[in-house]
Amino acid sequence: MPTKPKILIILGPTAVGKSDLAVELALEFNGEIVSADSRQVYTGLNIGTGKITTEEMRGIPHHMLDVVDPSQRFSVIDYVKQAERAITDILSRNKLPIICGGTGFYIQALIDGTLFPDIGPNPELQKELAGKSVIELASILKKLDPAKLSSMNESDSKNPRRLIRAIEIATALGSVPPHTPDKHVSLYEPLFIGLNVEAELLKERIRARLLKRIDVGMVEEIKNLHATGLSWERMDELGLEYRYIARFLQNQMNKGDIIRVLHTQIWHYAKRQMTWFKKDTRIKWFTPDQKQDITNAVKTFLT
RNA sequence: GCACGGGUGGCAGAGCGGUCAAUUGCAAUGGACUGUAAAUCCAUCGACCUAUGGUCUACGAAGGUUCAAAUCCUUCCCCGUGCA
Repeated sequence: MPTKPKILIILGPTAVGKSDLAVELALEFNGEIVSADSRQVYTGLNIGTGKITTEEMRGIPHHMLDVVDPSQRFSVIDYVKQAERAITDILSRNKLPIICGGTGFYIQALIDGTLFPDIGPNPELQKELAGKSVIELASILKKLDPAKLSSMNESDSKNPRRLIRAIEIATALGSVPPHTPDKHVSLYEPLFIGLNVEAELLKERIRARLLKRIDVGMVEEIKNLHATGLSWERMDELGLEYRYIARFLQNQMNKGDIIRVLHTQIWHYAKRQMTWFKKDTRIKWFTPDQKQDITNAVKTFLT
């Protein structure tokens, strides 16, 4: 049985300093970086997503950045497909793939080889279901696949988006296939390195980074994106800086509120990221000042 | 000084005699997540308890009316606006 290739994963909440660490490790261990960020895949979303600059890359190749136009929809499936291709390519050159990012869902799907039902979005059906209440959606799903509905937890069964997706799959397949973790095909041997700092410090970092982004022209970036055709609606979907600055540019929000609101929204996001990561016991957690410990952990892992 | 309007839980802001520990939004805290994931959604949110119920403390302060007050009356304190 061939051994699985080793792969390094750097994850953690937004603004902890993952990118820097990834570059340093890449330099030290002959690696290349594969981003795992659901917003950095889009071209033109630079300042607002905190995308690494060419200079900051220090010569290390980065993959999964700028792979789609922001007007297009991108999904986990797209991500996994393309990221796998990048990883194969990196491995073929005998380099270490380093996954770096904060989108837990993408990382999990990629590393654990989650199998998704091969059912794409059904725009007509989505349109038809769009205005329906949670109650209505639930009863539609109940007719199609009662088992699925009763297996959904309190939160999902009240979540229109999840309900619609289930209906979408059930409409195509007759029912929604249950999750079968044992069917997952993990292609790699992963080392998960989690980077985090204490809450108050993370809040400070988020604020400082936000102010800096505004300073270097984030509002301009967003203005230009709209000028070149990216709709306000799409920006709203993109979330955080794109959502709230778009609202500001549409005069739905005061300048004075923007920092305050965005700061707490980004903080909420960081917390959501952490509730995702907390569940994964494979992650070894470090603070950014534990560089030496991290290096040692990677060394051990690679030998 | 006079005349109005107002003082409600961390904030904003409903309620205007009983069903009010007090609608709602925000914040806070915890959580969910298998093709939108920076998205979307859920729960808790005065204190204490022998906890699908009970006790206590709460709606600027102090009194009063009432079986019953955040809700009515009186006085006081504070804030906003108008007239002096």
